[in-house]
Amino acid sequence: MQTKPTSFDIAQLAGVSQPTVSRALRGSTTVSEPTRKRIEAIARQLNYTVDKNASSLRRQTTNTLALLFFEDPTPDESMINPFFLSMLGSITRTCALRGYDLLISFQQMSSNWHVDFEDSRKADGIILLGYGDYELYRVRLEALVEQGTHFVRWGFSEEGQPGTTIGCDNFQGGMIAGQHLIAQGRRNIAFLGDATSRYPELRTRYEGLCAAMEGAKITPDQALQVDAITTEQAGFEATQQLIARNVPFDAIFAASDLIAIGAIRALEIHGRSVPEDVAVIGFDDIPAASLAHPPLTTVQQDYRLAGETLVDALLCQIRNQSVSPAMLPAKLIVRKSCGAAQ
Amino acid sequence: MQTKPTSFDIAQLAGVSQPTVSRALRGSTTVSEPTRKRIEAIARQLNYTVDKNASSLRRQTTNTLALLFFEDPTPDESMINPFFLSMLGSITRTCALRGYDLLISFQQMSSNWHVDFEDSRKADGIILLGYGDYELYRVRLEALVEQGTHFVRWGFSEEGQPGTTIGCDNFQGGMIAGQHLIAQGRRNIAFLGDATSRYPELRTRYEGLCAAMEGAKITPDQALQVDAITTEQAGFEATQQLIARNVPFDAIFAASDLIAIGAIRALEIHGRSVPEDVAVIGFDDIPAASLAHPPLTTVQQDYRLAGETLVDALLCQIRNQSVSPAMLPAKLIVRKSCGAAQ
DNA sequence: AAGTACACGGCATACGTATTCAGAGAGAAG
DNA sequence: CTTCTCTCTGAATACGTATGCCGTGTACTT
Repeated sequence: MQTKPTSFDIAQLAGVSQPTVSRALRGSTTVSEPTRKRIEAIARQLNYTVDKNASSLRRQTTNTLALLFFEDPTPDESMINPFFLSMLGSITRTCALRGYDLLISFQQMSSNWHVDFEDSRKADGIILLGYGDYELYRVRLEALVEQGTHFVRWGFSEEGQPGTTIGCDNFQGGMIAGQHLIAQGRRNIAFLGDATSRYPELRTRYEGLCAAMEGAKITPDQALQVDAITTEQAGFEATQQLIARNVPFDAIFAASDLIAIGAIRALEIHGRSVPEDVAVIGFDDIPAASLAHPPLTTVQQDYRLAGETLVDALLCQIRNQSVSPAMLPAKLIVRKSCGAAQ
Repeated sequence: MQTKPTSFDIAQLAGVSQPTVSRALRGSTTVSEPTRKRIEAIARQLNYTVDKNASSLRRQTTNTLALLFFEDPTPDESMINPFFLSMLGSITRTCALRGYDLLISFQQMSSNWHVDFEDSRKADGIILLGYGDYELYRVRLEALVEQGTHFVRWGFSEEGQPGTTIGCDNFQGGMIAGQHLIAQGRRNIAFLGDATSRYPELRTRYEGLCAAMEGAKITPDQALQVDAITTEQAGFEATQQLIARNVPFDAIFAASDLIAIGAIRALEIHGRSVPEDVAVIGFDDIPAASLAHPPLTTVQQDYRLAGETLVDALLCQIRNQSVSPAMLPAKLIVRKSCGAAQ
């Protein structure tokens, strides 16, 4: 195992100087064609690769993006939202296509990972991914902006928000879910999901549902909304709470698939059949949705497009191009749990 | 937004030289206590962080590990095996605890990503994660070894294999699954999963099952084994094939949870109830297993321990300590699909 | 024939840190 | 007072690449 070849080695073999090697391999036009060919041949032969640290140090840019997952603190950090995991695939793929490496971390937002990361020149920019208490990390976003860090975030976007946010059109998603349930003849539609401003994504889905109901001259009933964070357990408990309220309902719109799956489990225990007694629609279209029993009708977020959009938006920002927040469309995926003929 | 502070800036403010700053912050004992305190205070005040590229360049080590997912080429690269995704959480967490960053890629094994990565000094070592055609990448592993690259692999391990492999005790896992089914009074146990040498993990699970059967004086029947790769669709098709063979069976041991879930779907369509007519056991314990209908009994691989073991083994290797391959225990998780009283 | 333009490639240097070597100063030992 | 030891710190330098600046030689113009 000999030592790693450097651009000087190549230079010597090619009979040129080191800078010429650098220029040739980086595609500068000021190197003649034959010289370039020769250098490239030798480089290939020696299995030469550019030293990333030296290159980054010299150019003050890393060709690397960082991905930060964060969620509300959970005892078991392995329970990552499946939707984000799906997105991860799309993000890594897009990064690879764009020639960027991807650093990843699952830190809590409470650490100062996000601050350190661009500071220490590990990455040129950061992608933030996660649900969670919005107010809790708003201040951190502001810190990032002030610091001049490049970052994009997935989630709820609103006017005057720090940084660039890409998100799904939660309002539209909630609306099409509501409209679909109403079209099935359901009138008493419950909503499971936090409707406070701490989880703006979820609240916006609720608002979409309400808009659909009002469009059908149905008045949303406060008694049919139960707070829940986006886990299966929360969905289970919220449903029990809902049943205990003794207000009749014939449909549930869950703010996430995990909540929906928990809800179905609770309904089953209480002897209510899905979709006959209660139609259920979820949100996200996680892999488990199609495996649920019955298969879950849900509002799909296009994680593939989402990942691509996030990466490209971040790259734009890094190049100091202007980026506008984007809102991705949501799409209804009809399966069995809503009772519709497919 | 001023320019990023360097160790020279700290030095000047502290009235010392740059090397002293470096020594103080890296914890060298040759810096007096008051000087160190002073330097640390100033560094904190300026939000100084060590430039990773400069540091890596100088030290010829990156403090970064790379994680490479690979699988048989699938049209949709988003369908990552859920088990590996679970492990990802554990790996990132362990890396963080050990003070390492994690680079990630989902490349096909056919690219030369694995070769480039340590060459270009992006990472000190590589973790390889994935099922797939074993022979296909065996040559690549050998290339890595020859190159002197540090890497560990998750999967099947055998004598004389290139590199260090950490894996689950697939034989034992298959055996406890078989023993459990036999204890439920099942005699005609089918196996869904590739039993060829292309997928040694799966084959070993089959061998464990056979051992359990033979221990109970049952002769494994070739007609009850159907090849399947580890996807839901493959499980579905394999089950249809199995049924078409018209050989009676009262249990299925699926080589993975995804296969098992596909199998249950097929059984349902053919009017066979689970677990009454057919008991089903999977392997992995992916998150969807407990959400399946009925909840899936499965052989759990401890992804948490697995991630930790992988990272630590790799770090040992990087420090030129000897590493021995490890075999992690498998554990039966009893749910409803096997028909056992819980 | 002299002058201009341009293509090519070398020299020097900077990026920020870590380490080797040597030196300064203080105290101890003789 | 000299010599030695020990502790702490500074000067110099290397890590490998990329780039500004400039020199050389050729082609082309007039």
